[in-house]
Amino acid sequence: MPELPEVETTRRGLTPFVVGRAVSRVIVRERRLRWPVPRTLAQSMAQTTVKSLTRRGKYLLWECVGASPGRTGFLLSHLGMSGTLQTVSARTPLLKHDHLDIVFSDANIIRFNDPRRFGAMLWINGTETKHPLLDALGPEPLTDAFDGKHLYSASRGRTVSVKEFIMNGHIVVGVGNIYASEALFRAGINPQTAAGRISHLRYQRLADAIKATLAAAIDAGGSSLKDYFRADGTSGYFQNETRVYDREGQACVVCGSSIKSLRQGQRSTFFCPRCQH
DNA sequence: CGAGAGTCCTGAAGGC
DNA sequence: TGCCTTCAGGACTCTC
Repeated sequence: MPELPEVETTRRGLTPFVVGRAVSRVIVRERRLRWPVPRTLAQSMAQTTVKSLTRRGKYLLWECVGASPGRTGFLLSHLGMSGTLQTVSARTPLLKHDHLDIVFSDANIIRFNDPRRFGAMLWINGTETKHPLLDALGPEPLTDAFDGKHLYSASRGRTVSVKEFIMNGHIVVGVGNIYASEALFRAGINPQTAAGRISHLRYQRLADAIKATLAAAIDAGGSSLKDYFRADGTSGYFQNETRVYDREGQACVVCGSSIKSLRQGQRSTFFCPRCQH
């Protein structure tokens, strides 16, 4: 489920239940995630108050402040491929793959479920969000730091395909498999083109397309926010939004040509061979 | 350094 | 019905 829009939707949905609230305890049922959940995490986060919930790429940063300075730190969470964070109550039955609960003093519980266990729950001690996983990340796509000039200068000499290039979190964060295909369609760029052979002008179009695609998806996620905390949670709003993703053989919405698919870096790509060069 | 493949894991879907 | 293979919205890590 999670690409950047879904992570941002999760952040917005969780914020009223989390920010300014006191954590009474953390229950870890399964440590074997993408990396082992630190044994100290539960103790570090318990008896703190969440001061802010921010996003960096697809990571969520939970700023936790304790009564004494030594207890300050950040929960660093990632949803991986199949993770969800939802509010539940103490009466909510445990489901398979419910790996971790954050129990608040107001009795709300944030529950992490992740069948594939590619997600992460880590802890950063101290008052700064310094972590190896965050160090080399590229700019946020929805900020002014990300533009066509950035893509152009970062891509010179690179032979990797432009689709794999924009999915590289060291180039720009948060562009996942669905929105990579969607943004390239919007920009009219063939996903197989070598990153280093694309002009500055076309990268300006691509940067704009990435921003527009992600912003539209966040808006759509926002509109489904009211559904977010339902028990079944995951209704995919983006199926209605995609123009090429998972539409192999269907007619292109612009020119009517048949949408094609191919494999790039063991991931599926979808594109219109007539609109994208 | 970059490119490409391998890796973690469960579950759903499709072929036979 | 069951068994097998393939694929899934991520991204780090290793090898060359």
